Formats: sequence, structure tokens, C-alpha cells
Amino acid sequence: MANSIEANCLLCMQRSDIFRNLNDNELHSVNSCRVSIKYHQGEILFKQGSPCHDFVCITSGMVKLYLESESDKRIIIGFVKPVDYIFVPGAFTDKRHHFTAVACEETTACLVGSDVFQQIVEANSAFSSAFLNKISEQAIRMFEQLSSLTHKQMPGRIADVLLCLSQKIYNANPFVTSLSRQDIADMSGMTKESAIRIMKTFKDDNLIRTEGDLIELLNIPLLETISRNG
Amino acid sequence: MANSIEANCLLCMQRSDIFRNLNDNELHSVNSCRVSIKYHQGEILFKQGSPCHDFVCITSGMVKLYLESESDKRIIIGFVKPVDYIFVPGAFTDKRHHFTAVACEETTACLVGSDVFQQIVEANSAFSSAFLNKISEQAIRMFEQLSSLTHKQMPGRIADVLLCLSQKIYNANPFVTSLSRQDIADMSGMTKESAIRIMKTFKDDNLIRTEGDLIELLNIPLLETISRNG
DNA sequence: TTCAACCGATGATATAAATCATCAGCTTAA
DNA sequence: TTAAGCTGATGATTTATATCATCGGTTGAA
Repeated sequence: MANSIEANCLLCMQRSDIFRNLNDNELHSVNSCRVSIKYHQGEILFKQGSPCHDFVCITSGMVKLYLESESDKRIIIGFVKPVDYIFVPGAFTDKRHHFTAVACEETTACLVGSDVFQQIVEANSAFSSAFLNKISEQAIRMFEQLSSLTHKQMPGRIADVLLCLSQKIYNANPFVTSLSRQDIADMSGMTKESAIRIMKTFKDDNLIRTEGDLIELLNIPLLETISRNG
Repeated sequence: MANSIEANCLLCMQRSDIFRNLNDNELHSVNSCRVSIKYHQGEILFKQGSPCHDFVCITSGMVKLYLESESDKRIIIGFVKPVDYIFVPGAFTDKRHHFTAVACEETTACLVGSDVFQQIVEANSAFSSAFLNKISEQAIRMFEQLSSLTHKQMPGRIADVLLCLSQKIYNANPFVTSLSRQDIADMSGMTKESAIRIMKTFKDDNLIRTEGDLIELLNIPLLETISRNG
């Protein structure tokens, strides 16, 4: 395996909680069909609507997940960072991908055949239970996003996105991002122009500072108030 | 147990798939702490933000689930009909409810302590695996709703709601509903006035017919086109 | 090297949708 | 039995947001 960056799954185990629930046999079957692949920025890991064959775990870089609509509009539903896996609901139902995954930057991912994975889920209850916890968190995040996108006006939605990026995605305050304004617009359900305009007003009001790919939140309490007031 | 309508869980088993995966011991422990409760229309089964103690299975009637925002706006994220259970993601994470459940009509529900339930999920992998399938379907439905609410204009969203009600909730074409126009507005992320206006234009164009609590879809292909075009 | 394509940015304009107001019919509570 | 409140309905008005157009800068491909 030319692209493989880890010798086996043990390295991953130290970081991705869910694999702690696997025994040696299970780990071996995962490892034996594991493939590590490198993606360049903008490359697609899998596409909405396509059949899902593999369980995907991100080992470096970052991936964005988005829904595509008929009218070519996108909505970003989440990001996946190392070491974490992409929960693909279609793997348990119609074997189709229901969103698209794209590398935001140079990214490496381990792929494991979803049949192997599925067998383990069905056999190992600690594993599937850990999986349940993970999905539950994701469901709760989806509720928050749905609430934000449908009930808040643009300033509240942009505030939500900026706080999310700083506090959940990058875990840093000035943070450097590879996301474009279009991506931020896709996260907050508006056009690129509107996202830029709102960010401009935030800059004018000294709520944030931007410099190239860097964004700094200067007044988090006020951003939180804007988020709360919608 | 005065309100109990079933003697034990076997009756439910015949209809709710997921319980087929339980053995006698597990069924007994579920049954022993089961309580059946009757709710009147509009009564709350549980409230967003409150601690979640019980696993809830609907045995008659119908329940609507909705998110509440600070500004008292609601968004309906789903309905639960007999015999099906309510997936409460908080049960696996922070032990809080993240949405509110309200009886749309006279409803009976079986409550089982979530600790008992949790133990079974952790011990019985067939059960938790079946649970995973269920949640996956729900996640996919959430994607569709998110896409509809953020990318489609009002006519498309109302068309989505009407098709959903007829084809997924009531499984009938003229169908009688206990949902108000406000509920339909809450399903489609708009104000009551806008929902009424769009439905009026649909009536004028002979797409639908309404008579009291009855709604009939007269031109489903065209409604589907409107849904697709957003 | 040049052309095409995308990005951030900004202004002018159009429009989708919310808000406000009103009214009639019906149910519920005092 | 009356008053209060909710529902469906409709019109007038306001406002939030998308769309369209343009521009300079950068990147990437031919």
C-alpha cells in the first residue's frame, strides 16, 4: 500500500475513541482491508448520491460535508478533523451517500470496506453503542443548525458560524482558515455577497478582524448576544 | 397500573420491529418498568431542555416533535405514529431533551426508564444495530428537511409539506388532519399567513382542495414539480 | 504570456417574505 | 352569557435578502 501512512490501526486507536471497543480479531479485519489515501484541497472523497462502499476516517487535514440541491446550492452540514470518522447514514439504509465530502486542505483518510465495518457494528455492542453516542451528538448539532438557519436573520447566522469556527472547528482565536467566503455563506445559508456584507458590518463595529485567511473574534460576548437575538 | 392498555410488551412486539431483537429476560425488564399513559390533544409528553428519564413508544394517536427557539418560534422536525418510538438523542449524551413532543390528538404512549433501555442497547448488539438503522433514516430525513427549508422558496416548501403529509404521515389522499395552518407553517419554516397564502394559490390553481380538516391533493405531478423547482 | 476563472468587495435594484392590521367564526373559560 | 382567545383568511406595508452588475487581484491552465 503505497499511500499508507500508518502501519496498522493501533496508531489510530490511540486517538479515535470508538476503536477502543474493538478486540484484536476485529482490529485485524479492519486493518487488513484498510487503505490510506491522500487528497488534495478541493478533491472529492465521495459524492452525494453515489453508492457508499467505504467507511472513512480522517487522519490528517480537514474535510467539509455538504448537501447539494437541484439548483446547485450547497449547505455545509459539518467538518471532520483528525482523528475522526465520517458518519454515513446511508451505510445503514440505502447504501447511498446523502451528502458530499470534500477536502478543505491536504487530507489523508483511511478507508475500510463498509461490509467489514457493518459486521463489527452488528457483532460488537460496545462499538455500536459508542457509535450511537456519536450519532446522537451529530443529531443534536443538526437541530441547532436547523434552528439557526430557519429562525435567525443573517447577522445571527454569521455570528453562529464565526463562533463555531473559532470554538469548535479550529479551537483558536485568531484562527487561519482555508474556507472561502462562499464556504461561510454555505454554512450560514445565504449568498456569498450577503455573507461578505455582514462580515463587513462586523468589522466596522470592531466585532471581528480579518487579514487574509486569518479571522479574529474581538468581541465574543457581543457576538454571542447577536447569535442569541437572531 | 390504571392507564395501562397492554398487559405486556408482547403485543407491541408484533408491530414495532426493533423489539424483535430482545430476548425474554430483556423483554421482562422492559415490561416490568413500563407505564402506559394517555395524553389529550395538545398535551406535552416532554419539553425541550428538560431531563430525559424515559424511553417513549407511541401506541395510539400521533405526536409532533418540534424545536423551540429563543424567539418562541417553532420548527416541526417530525411526527411519531403507532407503533413507533421517539428517538431522543439526548439519552445518549447529556440526558436532556433537545426538542419538545406534543400529542397532536388523543395519544397513548408506553414509557420505559431510559436506564433500563440504555443497558439493553449496550448489551444487545442486534438491538443497537437496529436502532442505528432507525437513526440513520431519521438523519437522512433531517438532511432533506434542511435542504428544503434553506434552499426552496415558499411554494416548494409547502408542496414538500403537503406531499409528506399525504405520502408519509397519513398514507392517504384525501386525508383528514388535526394539524392547524400554524403547524403547517411550522413544518415549512414560514409564518402562518404565508402558509395560508401559498395554500390559497394552490387552491386557486386546482392543485389542492381543502374542506375543513380535509386536504386533497388534486395534481400530485405538478406539486412534485413545484417541490423540485423550489 | 495571455486568457479564463474564481475570489473578495461593493453598489443598485428587485423581490420574497415577514409584519401589521383587520375581520368573522368558533371554542373555551369566567 | 359574555368575554377572551385561537383559527382561517385577506389586504397593505415594510424589510430582509437575493440578484445583477462591476471591479481589481490572484491563480491556474492553455
